[in-house]
Amino acid sequence: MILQAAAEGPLALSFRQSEILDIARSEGRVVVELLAERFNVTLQTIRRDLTDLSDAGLLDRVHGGAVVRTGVSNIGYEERRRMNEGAKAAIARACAQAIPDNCSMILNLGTTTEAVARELLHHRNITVVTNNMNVANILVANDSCEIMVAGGGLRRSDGGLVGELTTQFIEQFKVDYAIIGCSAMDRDGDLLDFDMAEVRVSKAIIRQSRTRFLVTDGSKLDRPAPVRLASLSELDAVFTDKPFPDDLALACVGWNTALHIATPVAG
Amino acid sequence: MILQAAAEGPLALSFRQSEILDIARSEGRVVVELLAERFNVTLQTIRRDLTDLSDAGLLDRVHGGAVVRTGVSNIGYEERRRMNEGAKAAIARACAQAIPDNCSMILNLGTTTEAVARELLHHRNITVVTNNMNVANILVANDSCEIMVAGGGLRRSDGGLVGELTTQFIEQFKVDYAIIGCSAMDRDGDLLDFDMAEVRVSKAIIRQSRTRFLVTDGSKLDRPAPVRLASLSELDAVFTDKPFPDDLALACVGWNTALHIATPVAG
DNA sequence: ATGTCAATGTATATTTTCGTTTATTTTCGA
DNA sequence: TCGAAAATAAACGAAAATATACATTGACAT
Repeated sequence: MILQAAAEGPLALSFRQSEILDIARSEGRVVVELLAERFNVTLQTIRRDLTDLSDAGLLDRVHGGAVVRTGVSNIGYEERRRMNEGAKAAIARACAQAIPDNCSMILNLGTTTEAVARELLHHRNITVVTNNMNVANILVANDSCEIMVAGGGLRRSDGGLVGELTTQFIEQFKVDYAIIGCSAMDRDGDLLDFDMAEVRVSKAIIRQSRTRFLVTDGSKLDRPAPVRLASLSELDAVFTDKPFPDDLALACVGWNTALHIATPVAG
Repeated sequence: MILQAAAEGPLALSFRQSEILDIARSEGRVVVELLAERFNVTLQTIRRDLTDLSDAGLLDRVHGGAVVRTGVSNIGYEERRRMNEGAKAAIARACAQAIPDNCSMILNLGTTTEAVARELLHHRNITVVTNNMNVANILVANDSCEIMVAGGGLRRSDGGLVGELTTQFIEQFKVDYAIIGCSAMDRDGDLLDFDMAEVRVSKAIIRQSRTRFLVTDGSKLDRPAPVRLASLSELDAVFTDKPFPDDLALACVGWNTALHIATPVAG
């Protein structure tokens, strides 16, 4: 899901320009002089970059620098996407390795499931059902993957499709694997999320699949979120980057929930 | 929505090219010089690879390297979109002007309906249902627009969602306006298309709406296409860029189908 | 063998980028 | 309102990156 301003324009940004955009999004604003210093180029070059980005509708130019355009973009999502990138890729790789060719699966919302989608680009003959527009966009690059997009209301913040209709749509499938992400997890092994409508969809996804995988990074543990999605006991395997606390790991053994710790590799 | 180049043949990537693609996808970007070093070939060879990948719509070329494509479209699709761009924008503008704020509508597939979506960016408090991923991507920029994406199988060539499930999804709505595009139209005023599954969806869209608009440019007239979608007689208005032939125009009067001819303006 | 064709290297022409210099505009204090 | 300093825009040239043209190589079918 590309959440870009309406303006048309070739958004072939140079390396430096897209990095400037990243900085702007994480800091809220950028200063010409600091950027020039950081990239070791002249002030003019930075000014040209900022002018281009502003023309492309990605930044708003101000005297001395630029600020992120108010309104359209979703900083929260971008930030979340970048968080823990290496760990997410490792988790995703481990999960994708557990999934064979020639099968069907459902992926739900979350940046970690998007990372899984990227790792599924070379799987052959798979069917992927998803309520995540970004997952669909990623998997378009895999010719050997049939993509079913779940219908529903589009949530701007993250390209998610949620609501009653989405749930109904999911209920028409029965797939081999569910690949689930969640916003938070507590010590009892309960998966938590923020949005009730989204949780209803995720619950349906779990119901409609034979094998259930959770992908989550360590930062989710012990974070609060109001809506309970499921329990680890209902799942077949968890892919994460940091070992669970002993009591939870032990509980997983009791639940027969496999625990896979993936470690990011350099390169 | 990233779309594969379907038209230009089964683009066969070399071993090296697909590896470059992998690197680009996992790193976000590639640098000509580093690739040349890694593969032990000259800079020119890498440049040729990147050009090929860019032509195939898989990467975006930038000075010094390439980045993963972030845009909403691929080459073949882009080309089609540019076709008749001025006329389409004019048609779309006329259509959008006929649509008030505070209403609901369904948009189907086609580049002309996407143009309409662009013209709807400043409408307030509207609900748009669509089976066109590109329409959804465009309207994300309008905060005052609720977007419902119809579920279904994703067609790579144009980001269309089609199939039985899509039809079912559409049938759960009843909206004020249908905005329909079609691939071809014959002299009798029959709207035609190529894909049966797509036509079933479009028929449902017409059924589930109170007022029906067709948006089409003059090039569609007298072109052949196998599947009949509807007749002009079922519609309330047509927005196009060239006057209809006299007999068809007269027939429209009989059917009480309003005919709006939009002329592109400079600027 | 040998002619064809695609892939790659090499040489040259073209384009893009970016620093420098010189206007022009904006900001801000008096 | 004015003027000075800062920021920006515009113009140009050198260097880097790229595209084009052509030669070479090697695989492969005949």
